[in-house]
Amino acid sequence: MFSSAASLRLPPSPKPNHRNSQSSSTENPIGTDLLYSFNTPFELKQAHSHIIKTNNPHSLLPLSRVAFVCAFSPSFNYARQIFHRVEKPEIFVWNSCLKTFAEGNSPIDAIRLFYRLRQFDVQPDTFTCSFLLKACSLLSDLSNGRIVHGLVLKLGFQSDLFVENTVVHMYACCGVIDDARRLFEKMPQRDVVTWNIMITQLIKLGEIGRAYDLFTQMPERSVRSWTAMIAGYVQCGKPKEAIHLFRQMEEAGEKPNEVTIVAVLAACADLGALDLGRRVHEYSNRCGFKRNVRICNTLIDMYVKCGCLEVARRVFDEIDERTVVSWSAMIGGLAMHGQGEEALRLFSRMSQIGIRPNGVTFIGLLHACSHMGLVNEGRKFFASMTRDYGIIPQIEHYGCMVDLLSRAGNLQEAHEFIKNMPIEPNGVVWGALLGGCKLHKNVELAEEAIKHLLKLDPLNDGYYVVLSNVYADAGRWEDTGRVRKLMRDRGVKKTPGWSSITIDGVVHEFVAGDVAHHQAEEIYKRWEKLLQQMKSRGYVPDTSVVLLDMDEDKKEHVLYRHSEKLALVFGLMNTPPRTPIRIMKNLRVCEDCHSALKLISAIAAREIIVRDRNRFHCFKDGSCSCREYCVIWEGDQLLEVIPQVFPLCEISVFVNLCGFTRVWSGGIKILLHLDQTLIKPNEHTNKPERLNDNPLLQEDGKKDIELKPLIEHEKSVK
DNA sequence: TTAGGGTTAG
Repeated sequence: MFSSAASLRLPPSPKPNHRNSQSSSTENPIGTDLLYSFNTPFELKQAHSHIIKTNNPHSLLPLSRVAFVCAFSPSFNYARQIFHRVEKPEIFVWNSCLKTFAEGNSPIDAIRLFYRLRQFDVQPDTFTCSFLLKACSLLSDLSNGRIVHGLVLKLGFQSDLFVENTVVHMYACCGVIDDARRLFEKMPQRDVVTWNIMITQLIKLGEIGRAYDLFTQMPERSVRSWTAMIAGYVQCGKPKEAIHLFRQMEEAGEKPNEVTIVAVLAACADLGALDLGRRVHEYSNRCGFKRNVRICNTLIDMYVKCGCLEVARRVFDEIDERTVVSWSAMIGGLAMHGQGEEALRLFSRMSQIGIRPNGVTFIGLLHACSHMGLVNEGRKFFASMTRDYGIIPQIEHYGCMVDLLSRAGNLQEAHEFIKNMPIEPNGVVWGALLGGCKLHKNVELAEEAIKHLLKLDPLNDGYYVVLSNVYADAGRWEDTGRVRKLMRDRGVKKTPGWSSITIDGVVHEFVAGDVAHHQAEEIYKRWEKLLQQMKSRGYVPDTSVVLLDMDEDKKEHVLYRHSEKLALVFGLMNTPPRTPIRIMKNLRVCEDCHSALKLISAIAAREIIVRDRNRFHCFKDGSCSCREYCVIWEGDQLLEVIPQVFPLCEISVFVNLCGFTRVWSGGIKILLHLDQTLIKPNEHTNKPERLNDNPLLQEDGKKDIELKPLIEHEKSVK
């Protein structure tokens, strides 16, 4: 059952013990390097004979290596002879060897060595048991864990709190939490570590409620107890509870450490709580944690998710030694904010300096390609991750690829891709295809995607809503009604949408048609004024996003009360002019709100940053950073799909030219659809040329509008 | 020489 020393990983050579060594380098002519280099029993004997000949102390031998070489070779007794000559007890040396294995990356060798020791009647002590139990925990090796526990009882070590805690930990890690709990209940004495072990393991099993029950019962709490509980809430998707507990921790006078900071920042990232995130950042700097790379990585994520991409970039730039996590967080953040080109540039830099990407890096890259419509580039990255880096694509990578292909309109290819996946597609994968079908109006494939999605999650309201949208787009109102009936029959409720905005540290949450807010009346009045301005600049409400069966006027009324519009108006009323407005939404921003927010960003001269369920939208000067696809239609025929990677055009042009279409965007390249009208910018003058008559243009008298690239526009503003 | 908490994807 034992493998040979050659086939096992050697523990690292310990550093020379100069304190015990009585000889200086001049007194030790053979040098320690030679002594430390033995890997076989023969080489060990050579080194040992040197020790004897030169009359050097035995302590010069790296004893854990002696133990290792002898333990897995026939020379076990020889090791014992050597150990008898050193001052420390023999078991100490074996324990060092066990520790190296258990704490290193070969816990299985700790178990093997244990059996070898048993064969030779070496008497274990409490340390031996602790190291072995640790190895069993790492391996989730319950049968050996029980054997060691039996030994603990036999040797009477159960009164040793260190050992007993490790036994509890072992049972919990091996998946028998109830055994751990029984032992915990029976323990005559427990300390804060015992409680922390139970709490942490319950959290790992997703039993956050039971963990919190124990937390409330603790006789005393350490910073680790608080941190474990805060991090636990973040891990199980309860960031509000995490923040609440953090405040309680502060009130209790407990000082957060680096790990607490990471957990709280992660909660701020999830909540989009920028104010608190900033305060925690300042606190972290005051504590001297500025160089902690894990904190910096979480800060990048927090600022990205709170819509402050520039601050995130500053944190990234200031890190001394960036890890792959720092690069991945920044690349993913740039992609999420629509800065795909910069994300790819950063990846080049990362590769140039020799940082090896991981699976998460590729998720960011694929997102970047997806939002820029770089289909070939994305395909190359997907192939490269396995070929060049040996990273096996996970379900998330497949989801990104389907999203990339579907968004770009390659729906059949996306479908084939799903059918050929080596792993079972999940809701994200089919959902990506469904999203593409909605964008490109493919009812047939949408129905195929829905068939799978409803099998996976029959109560997910989002799927029904999208299908209903697809039918509505195709004018299939009977089918839309059928979907609504299906939802009713199955008891599927549409998740209520909400949007929130934080002003002076207070979070204001709005639902559609909200009348509960204390400023509701003023908000609606202000909206009416804004609506007039919007309409005068070409805004036409897109009532097709309202799936309810009602007349157009009522649909408009519903549209005007969408939660993100209310949050935005509230923000305009309560923040200084020209300052950015940040909004969070639990669902995707609807197409009408997207158009409206673009327009309002220009009218009110505000930057509006919206974090929705999927990504960020930064509305500025009438455009959005998400750069939707420009879908070109001629009559009913889809001509081309162009991702918006081209210079954006000046806002006044866009508001007037594009405010009437449902598929328009802030960018333009070759053709733009406008109520059956095709417009082509002249190749030389960049002036729009109409390919057929457009009554709206005539009404506006904007026949000679120039399509100025936004970049030039910005220069002229400066 | 022994026990407990941390970052990027969703």
